[in-house]
Amino acid sequence: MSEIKQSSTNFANKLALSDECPEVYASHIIGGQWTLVICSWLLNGKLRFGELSKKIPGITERMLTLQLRKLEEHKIISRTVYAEVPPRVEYELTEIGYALKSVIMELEVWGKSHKDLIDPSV
Amino acid sequence: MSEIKQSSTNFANKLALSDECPEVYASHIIGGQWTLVICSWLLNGKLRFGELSKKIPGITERMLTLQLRKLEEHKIISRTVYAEVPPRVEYELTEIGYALKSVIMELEVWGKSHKDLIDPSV
DNA sequence: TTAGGTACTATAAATAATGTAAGTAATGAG
DNA sequence: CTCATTACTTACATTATTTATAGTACCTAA
Repeated sequence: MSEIKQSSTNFANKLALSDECPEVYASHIIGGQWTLVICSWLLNGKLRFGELSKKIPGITERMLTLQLRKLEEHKIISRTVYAEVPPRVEYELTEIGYALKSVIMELEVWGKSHKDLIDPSV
Repeated sequence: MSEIKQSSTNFANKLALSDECPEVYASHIIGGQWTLVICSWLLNGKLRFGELSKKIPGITERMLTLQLRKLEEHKIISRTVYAEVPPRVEYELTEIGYALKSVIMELEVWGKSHKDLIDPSV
């Protein structure tokens, strides 16, 4: 997060991969540490900054801000500011953001079966 | 890759998230920079180290090794060594590894539509 | 004896992502 | 005037991931 050096080999690699494989492209977009949690919560409806912050224990305000900004950049969520004091800002999935639902559900299914395989005790 | 400090907040966060949300758990496993490309190639059948290396331009041998080890650890691929000279090692998806197919396909679908949305010129 | 192929390993350095802690603006309530 | 509330921002520190470069073991074939 925060910085990407467009001259790095790393950047070039990511670009090349994303260019060829849509699935890698997708994973680079939603692969952030907190991205999926945020989207999962938003699947249930719009939420304010503070609500997200409470629902996601462990995330710092800085990280939440950064991730939300990134998601907004990628048109996955929309941000609505209400001119009130104290301020109110609501985040909501866009159409393409909402379309992540099937991806998330597949990940969920796979994740569960993988977990069962690795740790059958549960 | 390579090192994880089990005392860091970051580590704790990942653990907690993975614990609660199977989809986050899954994305932490397959979210590596090269993971999905490797799996995608292996969906078509077993491949040798050198073959993967050729099919994935840009990846260094070190990275390929690390990713393959990680995938093996997670039981997503299996590794078969043939006692020959020069050596031959084959990698193949396990059952749960092959089950990633539906995840990958959903990612692919979403990735394509997202790309179209962002850059409709193509 | 030397060169060559295969699948790695070792070490160091560069990049990127995340965390910590403090501070800001606006304004209405008291 | 002071405090509380909300959604951030900023500067800096730490941790994690990725790249670069070189080298290893093994046997075989020339």
